[in-house]
Amino acid sequence: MSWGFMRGSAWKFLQSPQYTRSGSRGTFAPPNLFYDDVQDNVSSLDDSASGEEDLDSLVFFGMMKGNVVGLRYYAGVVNNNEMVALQREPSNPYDRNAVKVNNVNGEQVGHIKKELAAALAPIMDRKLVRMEGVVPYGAHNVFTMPVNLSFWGKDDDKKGVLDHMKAHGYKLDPVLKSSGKSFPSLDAGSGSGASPPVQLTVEQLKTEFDKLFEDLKEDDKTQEMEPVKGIQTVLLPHQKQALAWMVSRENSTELPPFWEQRGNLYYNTLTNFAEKERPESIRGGILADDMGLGKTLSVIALILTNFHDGQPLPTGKVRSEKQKTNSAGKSRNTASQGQCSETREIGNSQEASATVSKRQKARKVKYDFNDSEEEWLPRKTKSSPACSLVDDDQFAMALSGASSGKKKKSKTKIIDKTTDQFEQHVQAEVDLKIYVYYGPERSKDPNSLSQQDVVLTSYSTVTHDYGNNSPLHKIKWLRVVLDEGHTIRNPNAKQTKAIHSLDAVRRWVLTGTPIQNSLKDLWSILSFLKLKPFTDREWWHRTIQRPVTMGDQGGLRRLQALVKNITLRRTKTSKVKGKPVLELPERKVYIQYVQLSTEERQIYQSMQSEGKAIIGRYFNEGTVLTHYADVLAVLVRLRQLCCHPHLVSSGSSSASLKEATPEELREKLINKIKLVLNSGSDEECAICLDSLNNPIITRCAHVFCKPCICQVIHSEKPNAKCPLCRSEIHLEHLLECPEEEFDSETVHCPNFVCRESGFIFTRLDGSMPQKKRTEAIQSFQSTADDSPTIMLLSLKAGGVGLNLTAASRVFLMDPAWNPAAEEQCFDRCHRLGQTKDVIITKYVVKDSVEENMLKIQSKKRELAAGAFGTKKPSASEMKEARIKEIRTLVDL
DNA sequence: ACCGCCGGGTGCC
DNA sequence: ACCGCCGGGTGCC
Repeated sequence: MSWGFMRGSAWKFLQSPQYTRSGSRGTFAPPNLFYDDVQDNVSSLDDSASGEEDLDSLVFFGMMKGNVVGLRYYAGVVNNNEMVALQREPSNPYDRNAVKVNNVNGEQVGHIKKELAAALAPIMDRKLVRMEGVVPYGAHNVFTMPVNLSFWGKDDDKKGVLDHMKAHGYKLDPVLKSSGKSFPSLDAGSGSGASPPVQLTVEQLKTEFDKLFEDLKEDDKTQEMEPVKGIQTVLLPHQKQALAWMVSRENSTELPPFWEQRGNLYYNTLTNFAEKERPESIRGGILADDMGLGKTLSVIALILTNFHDGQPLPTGKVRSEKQKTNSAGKSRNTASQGQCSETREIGNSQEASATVSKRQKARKVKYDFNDSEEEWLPRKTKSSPACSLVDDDQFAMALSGASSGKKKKSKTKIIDKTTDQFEQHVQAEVDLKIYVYYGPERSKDPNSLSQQDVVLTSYSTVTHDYGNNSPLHKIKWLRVVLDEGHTIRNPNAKQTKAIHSLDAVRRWVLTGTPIQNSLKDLWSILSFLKLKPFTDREWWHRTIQRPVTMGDQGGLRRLQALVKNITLRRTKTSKVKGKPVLELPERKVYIQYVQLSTEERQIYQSMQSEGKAIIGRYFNEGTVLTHYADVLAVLVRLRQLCCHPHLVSSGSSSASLKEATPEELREKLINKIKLVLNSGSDEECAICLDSLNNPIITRCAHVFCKPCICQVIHSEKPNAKCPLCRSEIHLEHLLECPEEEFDSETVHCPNFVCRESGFIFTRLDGSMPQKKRTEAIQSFQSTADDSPTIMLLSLKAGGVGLNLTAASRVFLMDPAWNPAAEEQCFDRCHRLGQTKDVIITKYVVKDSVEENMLKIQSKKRELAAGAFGTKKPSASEMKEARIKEIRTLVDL
């Protein structure tokens, strides 16, 4: 049944003003079944996810005492010192100023007394104030109870709000009476008593943040567990730990963090909320291991080992002698870590009894089911559970703006990558039923889907289907795993809802970067995990986020306790039993300075002084940013010069182009675009600053993304000019590179010493279709004799998952703006499966824009290290930083 | 609510 | 009495 859907709609119904209107005095009795069901859904995600004001920047206005009235008419109860939420109810038929008071579960407790409500309504409606309440005593009164109200808002609005309240005869007390600090013993189980109200400095806070995920004492997470035999890859110790931890979490019956039993009630120690029903255990969490530590493998092991009810997936006959090693696939290297020698049988005792006689050949089940497949059914449990691995769309995002056909291919590719992992790690004899729920042909039949063991899909598919009779939202999943879960940290409301409303008890988030920008990232994840009461952003904010950002040590301790409870994270440098998680070979980065030849230097100098003059003029006029495209053009040309003078079209060459016949011109331009595309450097489009997407060349011989330049022409018409050289451009003069012309295999690469020297090489860049990319990677990683020994790789090509361990030497021909992009690129070969020391050489042209880029890189590194916890830079600060960067780059 | 408030009943001492 | 006082009805917004 469509349980998830009904939950959602039931909530909407309760929220609607009509309901309240019909529920006149004494008759307000929501159907208990639904009401209970919506309890953990009270986080009206619509409100919280869709552009709500920035809660971080709120300041304290003051406090006052108010009264909650009408208690008799509502079912919501509170305890003394319990937090309550205030919510405007403009549609109340008796008073359009009405302000509802709800308990932590979202159940209405009463209303704010009307005189005060009349004062609050206008400022609440105009979002000048955010109201929070705590009932200090009298929680069990019959008719009315007191409430301590605190007022929060933007600093700019403070005076207005105070004046407004004064005009209504209410004076706010400016002293914050530590409702946020006086939590009793909070860290569930730590018993260390109340924390002294010690304020942390911004610096201390930052340090604590940095350590938050790195410094988890993993004493309780060192237990190892062997996966079932069906996993043919030998797990590394840290993966066995992950497995043990995840299994124990899934089978846990512990109370969730910050909940404790008191008598026959369950108390939340953060909000002082209590209820009879035991809050659901958190049967999942965050696997936040660093990239490359094998999160997906750990989860696959989990799925098979702890499939359902603490039992492994019933498997067919499995082999045990021949083991794959834990190298990352078809690497030409033999596996590292000396695991090849480990041939002892793995598996656990439970597994044997769970073996099932039926063997199935088919590993991937297609869209329709036939009678013979009905035979598989008896194996399934009653609830017909399945597992969904929601994959990310990063590839698609990297290609945004590409034709839809291209996009689709790449997304499927991402899912295929996960499918590949299953194939790689799970024995072929295991009749694991995997279904890829993706594309127009996907089965909309929940029954056939729920007969799968694993369903793979993408975030966008989940979102697209949501509310559209989606089978994904009808199935009660065995577990839902969000791969690269951080990609939904800043989602739109629909995506959040669609993903959060997937129905599963076991809920996992895989991410290498659990917190990237702020604590909000974490909230999004916690909300997905359905950790009460954090599904509602208000409670997260009041109990954790605000105390922490205000420097409250108790808040930080709670945060630490929480993270420790639900997260497992190891970095590449973490140690297991005194040994590093990954004993990767060394990685050395060298910078090789390059001198330009006299001739090149001459060209460079003239172009540099020309560029400096232009940019210098913009500086004087204060119009650097309005001419940003021109500035970038200068920089791009300087960078191109550092690579090779051929890359730059000088003014003279475009002059000569003019004299050519149209046919000659066309040929020259095609040659030129081929040169750019095949140069091996990651050519950027000067408009979007990203890799070239659907590249075209202008008559003035500049290459841009087609959509980018078309937009420029459109917006500047009828006199559009080339963003790089300001010569006239016309839509009908744009030339595309003929498809067959950038067939990579036979490309002549003018930049490298490689073809002439007889090297076999391949290439990978953003302009290549997905199929070519896969071929390139496969041929490169292959151990065959004629396999290429060199890959020309563009900095931005491919996803983070790309495995190029066949390479142990990296030559970076031109530096990237963003050091993280370089690092990521290096990590593609310096990862699990690499056996040799990796030597990286960054070529940097002496006395050039490239050298200055290094300076910017180190600044960016510092910034990235300190970005967390501090406020995000404002637009003007960003501009300021940009301008500074430009100054550094051109030595002005 | 063991209150406040409302409005009808009532009206010397 | 266009008041005061009494006591019953009543009760969020």
